[in-house]
Amino acid sequence: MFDRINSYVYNCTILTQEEISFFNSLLECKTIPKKTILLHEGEVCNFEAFINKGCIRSYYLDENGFEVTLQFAIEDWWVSDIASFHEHRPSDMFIETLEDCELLMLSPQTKENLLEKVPKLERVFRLLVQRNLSVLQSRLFKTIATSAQEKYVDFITRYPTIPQRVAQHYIASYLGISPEFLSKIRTRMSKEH
Amino acid sequence: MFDRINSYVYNCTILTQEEISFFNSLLECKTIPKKTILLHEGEVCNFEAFINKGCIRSYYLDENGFEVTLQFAIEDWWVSDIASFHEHRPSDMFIETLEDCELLMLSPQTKENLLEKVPKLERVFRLLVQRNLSVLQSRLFKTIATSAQEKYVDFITRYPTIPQRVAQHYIASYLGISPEFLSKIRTRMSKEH
DNA sequence: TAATTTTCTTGTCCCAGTTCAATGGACAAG
DNA sequence: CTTGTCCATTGAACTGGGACAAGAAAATTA
Repeated sequence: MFDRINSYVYNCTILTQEEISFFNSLLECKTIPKKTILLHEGEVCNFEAFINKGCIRSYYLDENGFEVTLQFAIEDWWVSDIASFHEHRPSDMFIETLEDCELLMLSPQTKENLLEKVPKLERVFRLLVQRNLSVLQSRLFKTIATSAQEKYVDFITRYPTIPQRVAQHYIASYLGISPEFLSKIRTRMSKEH
Repeated sequence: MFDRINSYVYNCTILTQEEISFFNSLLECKTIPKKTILLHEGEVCNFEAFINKGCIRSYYLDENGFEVTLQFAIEDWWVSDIASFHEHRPSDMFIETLEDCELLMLSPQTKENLLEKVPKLERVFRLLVQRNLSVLQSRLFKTIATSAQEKYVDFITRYPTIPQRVAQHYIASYLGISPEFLSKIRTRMSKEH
């Protein structure tokens, strides 16, 4: 149950056996069916969820119903709207399961409690946010500076298991292109080889 | 000298007089002429700089020499490559002064020392990264989902003082459009009113 | 002040990517 | 087995924004 998350934490900091047990005891494990919306735009996000099993995406929706996928998350990833979670502000994104999921969840109060008792975990969460930031920076750069095909190749190289798990139009919405055009890119690429 | 930064910190947490003095004593104040590159791609970023006076931009450069401006920063903002700074990794961005600047700078060792002695400042820096993340998320969304004109209007609304201080082609490179097209948008908008 | 460099504008042409169909699978439900 | 729903594909017509070139204006420098 806690193997994945404990080995994740172990990569960032080293805890004693008691600290690990305490940490694990605060996590709430939830099983959630696919196509469930975990967070609606306008709600305050009250969880940080570690994915033990399953696949989730977060996305924005503009006034015309156009979706932009911010992130896909699979096993060993965290999902949350960090700003909403920490500042108790209404979120402007949606978070939705794409597969049946098993999640380990942390509420704001529990997290505060946890960090107070086990300050070494500060580092884990700081690294998490920093990596998020740095991934997002390079993604913004690529979104602006490269062609749709380059972005697609970059995506399947960086996240090779995701395309097998999620519908293609979600990937298009992650790349910022229309589903039709992604389809054209794919046929073009398969002809080239 | 320390008025700006102290009032910045005061918005996030409250320090004692001694803590403030200690904090200030660790900051290295530097005066830097305009058009100076503070960080080159490939270097490890060894500073977090608070801008007391002046204007700075950070940007990426692709293999064809195409620039994407990641951020403009003016008084009361911090500038750094956070990932490079914390993980001592070579950076993939440039940071450059656009005006003569007065900066308060922190090195990685000093920051560590500081956070150890004044843990309350953890909060200040965590909020900084979180806000960065959340601004970047909404920028990515707009980059993908809105037209060049909308992005421009959004930019001048959100950062009304920046256009008066930086060259227009830098703004184009922030918006992810060509300088010529930005110029066309501007003439189009001025004709409309 | 003039000279030089940098930045901004304007016009023309062009292409990557969109929009809007129409078609055909794959799957689930009755 | 059939019907409906959701997706991926394909094609035709269209458009936002890019590339290039040439000139005007502004900012630096001498």
